[in-house]
This record gives sequence, structure tokens and C-alpha cells, in this order.
Amino acid sequence: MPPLSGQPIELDPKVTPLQDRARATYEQIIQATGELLPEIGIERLSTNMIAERAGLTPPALYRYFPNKYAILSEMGRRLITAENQTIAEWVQSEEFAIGSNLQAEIESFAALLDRLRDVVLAHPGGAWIYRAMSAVPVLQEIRRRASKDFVQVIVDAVADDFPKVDPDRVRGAVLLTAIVNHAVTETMADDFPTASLLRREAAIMMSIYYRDVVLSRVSDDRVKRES
Amino acid sequence: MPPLSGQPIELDPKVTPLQDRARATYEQIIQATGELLPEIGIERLSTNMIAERAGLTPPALYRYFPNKYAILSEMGRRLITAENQTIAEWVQSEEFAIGSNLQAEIESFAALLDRLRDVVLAHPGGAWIYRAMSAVPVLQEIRRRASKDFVQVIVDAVADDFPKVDPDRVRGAVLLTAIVNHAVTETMADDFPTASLLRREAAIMMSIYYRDVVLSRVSDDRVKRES
DNA sequence: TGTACATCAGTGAACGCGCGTTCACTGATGTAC
DNA sequence: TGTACATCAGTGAACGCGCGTTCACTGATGTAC
Repeated sequence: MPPLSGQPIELDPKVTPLQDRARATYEQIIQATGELLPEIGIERLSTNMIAERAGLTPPALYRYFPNKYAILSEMGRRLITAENQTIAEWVQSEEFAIGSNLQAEIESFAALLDRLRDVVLAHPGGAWIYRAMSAVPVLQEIRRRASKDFVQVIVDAVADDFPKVDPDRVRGAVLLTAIVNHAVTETMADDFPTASLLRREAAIMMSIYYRDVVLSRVSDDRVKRES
Repeated sequence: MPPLSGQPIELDPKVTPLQDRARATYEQIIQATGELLPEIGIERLSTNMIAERAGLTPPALYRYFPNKYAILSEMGRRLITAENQTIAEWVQSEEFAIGSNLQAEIESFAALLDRLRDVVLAHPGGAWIYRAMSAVPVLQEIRRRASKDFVQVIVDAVADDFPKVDPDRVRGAVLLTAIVNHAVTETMADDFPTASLLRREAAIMMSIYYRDVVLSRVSDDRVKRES
């Protein structure tokens, strides 16, 4: 048992695998964890189970990871990195041209959502990694730190493109769209029947919203009303 | 141990408390679970711990609940019911008057978000109940079932008010706003610094989006473009 | 190309611990007369 | 209002089990000459 209400839980891998066989083992552990998450949840997940599913004995797992949180950390870091990269590429691309053709913008947002869903599905465990991270206090920290820095990068990028927009609105807008993107992607990743409907509406919502933000329409309204 | 990869997990309470003392105990169990969730997560949560925190011995807990999932079920049902009622009241009230004054609409959405956040905070465990439910496969079912019926009710209500809007759009819009409302409420419930910023932007986003839906603006655009 | 050796990778067996759960019980509350 | 009894509520003690984790080990891989 790790310290119960006790001290810090190590979240980093122990040994980095050097040989091919070891690298394969490392990935099998992650793969096995990804398979077990949707089946039983983080909650019943145990290192013994993971080892068994991965075709290993428990001590082999302990060679690389100090505990199951470290495995989930690694999976979380990979997924977050991949998602952030997808979003960063999208923002930098010509696709992100707010203020041009509304239909094109909607398509662009829809494409982003598709790519994000693909990224999630490409990782063992998919959306369950996020669920695990958000339900375990120790792991929440990881996500919070990663997303904080990234939000700032996007805020700066958008503020750069639209210097006249109130910085608070930019910040709020980026935070909000991060949340919406994430929630919609998660739903799309395991609710296939409604995925395309949702994708379309979400793309519309974000497009017309961003149009409002960059044109400062609502802000103007408020200023007018308040003066 | 409950059946491991084995058979059904009972989710209903066992005995309903009859005397005052028993009702108090029942609530203490829920209160204790609510306190422990943010501290250690579902994951490390155990019936022994809950009993201890509630000032009981484990067998007392087993008198009312067959396992910890049943406790979380009960907490989840309560929270979902309260949230749905809040939303239902809001939809039925005069506040939900799409198409009138945009500023008033924004205020209305913001007020809804505030009320939802208050509902979450008023329940022991708050947003952690949702996190627990979404991370444990057995509990996901509860939420899915409850939200499915409720979404249908709202879809019907909106479709009634705006009979000319494409039913698919209405359905998509309601699903999407349910997701957004939920995600934003959850963030507001434990990220106080950005809560007001987020609330405002989310209210703006949903207002201008609903305006688009009921006026079928984007749909019209598409029809025009395609013809 | 072949052998000797060093390092890396994984195993078998074992441990102590907290968890879930049950049972026969004691004590508290309510009710009938 | 008081006592006797039935039912409800909670306890103490105990159990078997899987979990997390460690250790000394065997086997696999790579490297030097």
C-alpha cells in the first residue's frame, strides 16, 4: 500500500527502457491499462491486473512504474501533448481565419473536432484517460498544469491576431472554447450515434461566437447600453 | 470483495431508514462520502473510510447500502434531479425568451449558470460526484439514462416553441448546450478565479448561438449556398 | 566468428495490510395496554 | 403515566481475499577481444 493519507505519490516512471524488448514491455503496460480502463474503470484497476493483462508478472511492471498513477500520468501526458499539438497546428494554419467566410469557418472548426476525436481514439484508453485524471485528485494536478501553460500560448496567439479585442474577452473566449472542445470531443469519442450532429452544432456555435468576439460585437453593445 | 469481473453490482439502497436517528445516519454517510471524494477520489474511497468519517462502524453502513457504488448512485441521482429541475424551471420561465433582447438573454443564461453552480455546491461532494460517475463504468449508466430522458423533454419543449426549426438542429442544439452547461458549471464550481469570466463568455456564446438556431440562420445560409 | 563477461529484463515466492462483508450481539426507540 | 414487549439501529469481533510491494534469483541481450 502507498502512504494512505500520507505523503507524496511518485508520478514519474522509474527506469527508462533501453532494449527493444523493454520498450515493447513498456508499451504493453500502457496498452493493457488502456484496455482495462473502459472495462473496469480506474477504481478497480490494479497493478496486478495490468501486469496480468500485459502478460507480465507484477515485478516487471514495478521495474518501470512505481505505481498505477505513474502509468496514468504517462498516458495523460501523451494524450495532452498530442491534443495540444493538434490545436496549435490548427491555430497556426491558414484555416484559422476568423472573419472570412462563415461556412468555411464552420468547416474548419468541424475539422478540428474530428482531428481531436481521432487523437483521443488513437490513444489506448481514449477518453477514459481524461476521466481517470479528473476523478483522481493526484492526477488532476498534471492536467491543470499542462492546460494552464497551453491556454496562455493560445491566448497570446489570438491576442496577437486581434489586438483591438479586450484581453479579458480573449482570455475568457479561449478558456471557454478549450472547455467546449474538450467536452464535445469526449462525447464524440464514445457516443457515435450523435457524434456528427453534435460536431456540426458545436462548429456552428464556436464559429459565430468567435466572430462576435473578434468584432467585439457584444462588448460594443454593452458599452453603448452603459453609456 | 464484490464479484471481480463477475456479475451485477447492486446499486440501490437496502433498508430505507425509518426512525430519525436512522435518517441522520443515512445523511451522515452521504455527507462523509462527499467530504472524502475531493480529498482522496473515488478510487481510494472505501466503505471502511466512509463509516469512520461518518462516526459509524462498517456494519452500520451496510445496513443501508450494499456497497460504495450504491452511495454514489444515490448522490448522483439527487444531484441530477436537482440540476434537471433547475433547468426545467428556467426553460418554463419567461426568462427563456429567445429572440427578444440579446442583453436580457445573456443575463438569463448567466443566471442559469449561477443557479446550476449553486446546486452543485449545495450537494456534498459537488462536482466530484460527476467525476466519480463518469470514471466508473457501472455508474455511467445511471447518468446516461437520466440525461437521455431529460434531453428529450427539453427538445420537445423547444420544438414546441419553435416549430419551424429543423428538428435535427433542435436536438443537436439541446445536446450541445447540455454538454456546455455541464462542463462550464463544473469548472465554475471549483475554479473560482476564472468563474465569472467564463460565466459571461458562456452566456454570450449560448445566447447568440440560440438566436442563430431559432432563426435558422446558418441552415438558411447552407440552403442558399447549396441551391 | 566465437567465447567470456557485464548489464539489462523479467520471474517466483513471499509478506503485511486494508478492504469488503458477515454474524451474533447489545442498546435505542416506539407501541400497546 | 408506567411497564412489557417488539421492532429498529448500531456494535465488536472476526474472516478470507486481493492488493501493493520487495527480494534474491534466472534468463536474455549486448559488447569486448
